[in-house]
Amino acid sequence: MTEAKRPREIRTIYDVASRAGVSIASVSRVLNGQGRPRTETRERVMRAVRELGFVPDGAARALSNGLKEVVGVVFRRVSETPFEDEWLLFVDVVNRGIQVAAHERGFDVLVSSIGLHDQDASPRLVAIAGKVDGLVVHDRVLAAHGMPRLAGTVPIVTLNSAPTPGLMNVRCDNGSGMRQLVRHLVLDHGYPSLAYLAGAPSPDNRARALAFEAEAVATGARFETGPAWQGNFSASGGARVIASLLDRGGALPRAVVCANDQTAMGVMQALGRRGVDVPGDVAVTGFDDIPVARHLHPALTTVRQPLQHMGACAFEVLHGRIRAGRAESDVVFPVQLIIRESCGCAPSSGSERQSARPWVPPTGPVAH
Amino acid sequence: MTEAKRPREIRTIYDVASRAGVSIASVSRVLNGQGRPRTETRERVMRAVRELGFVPDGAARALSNGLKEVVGVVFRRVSETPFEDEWLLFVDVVNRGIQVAAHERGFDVLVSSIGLHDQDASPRLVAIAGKVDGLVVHDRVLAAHGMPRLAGTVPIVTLNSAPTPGLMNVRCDNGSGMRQLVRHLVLDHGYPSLAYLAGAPSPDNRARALAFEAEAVATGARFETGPAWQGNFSASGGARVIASLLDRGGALPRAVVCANDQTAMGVMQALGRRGVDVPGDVAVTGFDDIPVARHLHPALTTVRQPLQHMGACAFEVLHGRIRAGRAESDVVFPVQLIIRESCGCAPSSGSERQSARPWVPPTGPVAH
DNA sequence: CTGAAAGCGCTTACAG
DNA sequence: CTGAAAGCGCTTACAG
Repeated sequence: MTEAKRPREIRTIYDVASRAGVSIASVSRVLNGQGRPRTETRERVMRAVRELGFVPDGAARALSNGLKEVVGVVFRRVSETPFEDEWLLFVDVVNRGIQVAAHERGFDVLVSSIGLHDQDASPRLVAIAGKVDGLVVHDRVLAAHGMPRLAGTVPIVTLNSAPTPGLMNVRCDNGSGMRQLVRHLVLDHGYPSLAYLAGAPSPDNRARALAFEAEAVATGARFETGPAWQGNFSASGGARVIASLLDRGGALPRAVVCANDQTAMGVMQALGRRGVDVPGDVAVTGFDDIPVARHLHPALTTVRQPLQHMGACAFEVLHGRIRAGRAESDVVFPVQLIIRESCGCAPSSGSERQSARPWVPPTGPVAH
Repeated sequence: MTEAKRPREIRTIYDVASRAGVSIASVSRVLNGQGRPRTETRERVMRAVRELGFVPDGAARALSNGLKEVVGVVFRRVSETPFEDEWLLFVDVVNRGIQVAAHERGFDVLVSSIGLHDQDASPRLVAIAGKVDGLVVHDRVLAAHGMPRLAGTVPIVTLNSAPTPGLMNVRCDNGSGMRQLVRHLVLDHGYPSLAYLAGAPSPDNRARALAFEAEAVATGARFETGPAWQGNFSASGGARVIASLLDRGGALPRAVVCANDQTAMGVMQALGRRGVDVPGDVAVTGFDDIPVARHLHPALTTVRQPLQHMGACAFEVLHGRIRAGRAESDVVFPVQLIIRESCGCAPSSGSERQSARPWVPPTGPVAH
């Protein structure tokens, strides 16, 4: 019943050519800036293009050029209802970085997510592979051993995966961030006991757990880890750990080091509900510095990853591979300790920016 | 230096066909489930596909089928640094809805954002148009008068735009939400004075502003609007309005009704910094119910839009148009008042879910 | 500078 | 059930 006035018909390069009175080759050259078409030719073509509202078909261009100018980004959803969990933010910020970098090179981004409970992401990945020139695959999409096979089909860059021979990976320096955090809690604040509230099994979690233990040992602090402290990177996971610990009448450590910011959010909420003061009774820290971290009460002390830069870098690495077959293998970004209030430091008077150490432009990622 | 073992070569349907000893037509039929290939044929093809790691080229399929199975989603970035503003969330949740719905129909989603200061989004839209079967265009990407021209080139569904003849649009019932909110503040709480802190010029903002005024008049409350109350949908915009008002020594109304949740976040922070108690001195409300709203202190009273459903609906409308040429024109989703604490209501004891009215499955959007 | 023609990798009538 | 062939809409040597 509702009908656009100008019925949308499929305009092709042939329509443009005949309207302009030239060959399709000339139309193509004008549109792509190849060769040196005469001014008159150019103008006639442009006019016809304008009058017809011609948009070249991307599929045909891709088939002819062998380049789609599209990369895929795949990540795993952490909950099926976005209102339940904002872990999303992490991925979204990274993806924004990918998109901006991609646009600068004329690429677009196909974004696809794998359901929380989808066992095998391969079919989806394969389906997408046909529509793109390359793939950025986030953490926890596919088991590590599934990657090489796929990488034989389409160029792939992984994000926050374990470095694998033959695969390209972009990640942050988890170890350094965690060490700074533990030293701040133990040496600056003098807290005698810590716990690491783990995230879901993943390379990031493993690296953070390892660094936590090593630095706790090095600083001489008592520390707890293990099944009782197993979260899943979500707020509700963190809250659950605290709740069941208190239900069992367990004693809390002086500081809870969370695997990520989302977990810390849940922990702070659970502690608050039980009347435990943060940071007076128990200090809490996160990891990532997602945008909401500064808005929590108390504001969250955490480790900032340059998420947007990491996304942009992942695209650039992929692009290098697509265009030139280049293949760097492992890019590591520096992180920055962001001291706010949840560790026990005093609230800053001015903006949070000034209370934290000034942002130091990354010395540049390190390729191994 | 790093090289995948199996060098990634371009495998085509011809490679599969010759390896399986059949024609390319048979390969295609097996892969697409057309016709009734003999079991043996099917097995030989599948084996060859597996052995070669064959992935059909999407561009070639699209060209042949006249269907890319890709839709584009375009939105405008609100800040260039995601750490500065989380308005992103709004768009991201909607986009998630689009993606999930798209996957169910075998479509993928090309996500693209327009820079904060990009004057004319048309070139980008045109560029994307060639790579997709249709477009979902968020609010504030393109001036309303620019849409029809584009819609002659590619099927388009707009989100939260003003309904335009010949264009398809999906939005929420801003008027109803705002009226419920104002009635709650004036009739339930008895607040005598309100202000509407506006968002950037847009159909959503206009609809909310209009309903605010109308309902304030109807309930007999004093109210303020105008240039002094002009925000921009961002937290910093909301904070700026409050700061300059207080700097001028202006009196605050009893309740500040914000154009969206982000604005409310900024307002609450600015008020807190000046020692104004929310909701004791001034009540604050939002609009949207983005995920973070429940984590604010006090928890934000707001109007929930079914963002994910709206995204899914936008896709479905678009899909209908792509497949069948169907064209509904304007879909309106119901909204739900979410009463938390920032309006002055008592904090709930249990989970927020129970304090708010139970979620009523939408009676279904209304098409006009 | 310009045009005729081949070719990109698929799908699908059309014969057999 | 299967294969040969046309055709989808572009780009780009290759001649002219």
